[in-house]
Amino acid sequence: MVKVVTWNVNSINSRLDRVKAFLDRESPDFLCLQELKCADEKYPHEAISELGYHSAIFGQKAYNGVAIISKKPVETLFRNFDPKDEASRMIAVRTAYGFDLINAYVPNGQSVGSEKYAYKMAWLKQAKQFIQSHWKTSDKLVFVGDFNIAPDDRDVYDPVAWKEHIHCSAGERAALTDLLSVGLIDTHRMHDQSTGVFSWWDYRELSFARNKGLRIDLIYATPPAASLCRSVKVDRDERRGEKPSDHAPVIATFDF
DNA sequence: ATGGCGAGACAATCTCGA
Repeated sequence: MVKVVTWNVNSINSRLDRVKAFLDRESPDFLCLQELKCADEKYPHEAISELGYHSAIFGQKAYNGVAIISKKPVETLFRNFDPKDEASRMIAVRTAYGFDLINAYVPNGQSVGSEKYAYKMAWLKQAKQFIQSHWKTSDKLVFVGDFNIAPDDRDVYDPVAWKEHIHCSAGERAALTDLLSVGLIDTHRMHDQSTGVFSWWDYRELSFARNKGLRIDLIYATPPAASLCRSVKVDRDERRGEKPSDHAPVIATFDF
């Protein structure tokens, strides 16, 4: 059983105690982090390696930054879909289990029609083209991350209020659908068709207590990998207590 | 409609996130 986790930690150094406790508790084979919010030299390599984990990182001062923490060493394949992208948003590795793993922090987009929205849309198009040129649908590929898009209205606590808002707009959903047409399956929806399963809740307005959230942290897989996916769950407990991230980890298991 | 909370940069308030 191989356990793959995606978690937007909202600063690795601010969340280090929680990350260490999570590694101890869940013992994941792969912990994919987004929003490290630190340059490579500020990444807490020692604290992670003391727990027996390797880190493949792509940091950036203050913003963005992604890492893949793993029990077994990985071979880093790529950093970013677009080499001209100044933001550190993607790292891809070859695992020791015969599958490749992409970890991405998709741009937020700010608001529909903004410059950042155009960047988000272009980024998603670039992601599709890059994946298409480097993998086949018949390859074992797992693509996780903070997608900053709620795939459909079941993934939104109030779809009417969020209609055509950022993360839920038809344009973003179409761009996501186009990206997934390379042959990627939402592993959560293989196991659960319900509404009200979320992975992010705003820090404000007691959103978590009221379950006012979005499901934007997603685990996709190509058919040969998806067919080996046995479970997907949100670790809601990680959103509780002192100094949580505003995202909870999403944990998938595979029979690789 | 607005702002609310949290983090980083930097040194009192900014920007940014979702």
